[in-house]
Amino acid sequence: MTITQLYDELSACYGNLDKWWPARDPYEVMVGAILTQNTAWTNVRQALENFEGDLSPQRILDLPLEELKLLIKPAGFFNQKAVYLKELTTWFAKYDFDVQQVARIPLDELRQELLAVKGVGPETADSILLYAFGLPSFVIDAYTMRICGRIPVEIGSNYKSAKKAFENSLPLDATLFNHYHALIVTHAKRHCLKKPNCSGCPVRKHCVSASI
DNA sequence: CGCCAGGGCCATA
DNA sequence: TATGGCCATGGC
Repeated sequence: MTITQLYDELSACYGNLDKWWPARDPYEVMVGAILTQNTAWTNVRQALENFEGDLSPQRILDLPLEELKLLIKPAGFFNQKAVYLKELTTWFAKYDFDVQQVARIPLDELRQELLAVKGVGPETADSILLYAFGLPSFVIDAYTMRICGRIPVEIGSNYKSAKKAFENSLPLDATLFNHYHALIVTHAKRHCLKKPNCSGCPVRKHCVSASI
């Protein structure tokens, strides 16, 4: 199955999932992208709620490290994530916490800058580029690899090859990338992970194996 | 009770 | 460059 065909199947099943990343503003997306690393979103939500609506970049910079750890504790890995949030926010400060300034940087260059921040790996970088800054950088995650392995859709076995496969198969459109990744995660949670043997799965007929 | 979630860092070979 | 150990909480 091709990447385009998979999109059509999932899109037909789940419709439009726009505004799927829950956040009040771009900075909250950035924070959420760090907090959700290998962590369930229910935990992330509890951590975000601890800020009680006051989640400004300046506050994260001003907050003593130990207090920040306490606030994000429900999200797990709080010792490292507190440092990561400081690092990412310090990077953001170079652009006056201004998304418009950031979005003017060439995409490849911007991605390299993000990857240079401690705590920001490929998926986190792409999530920030796409969901915080609205730039067309396709997000690969564990769900993407597993679903494509099952059907199969040929995307290679690592992050770089998978990202390239998606971006070369689709128009370079942030709205499309946003929607596609949302579809993959939604589908994974609703079927590929939850239902044994893919029972009731809309694309079940395409899957070669349910044990991936 | 054990498993694992929308990863990434670091040490090792 | 490619693995493997480690990080930590809450839901189930």
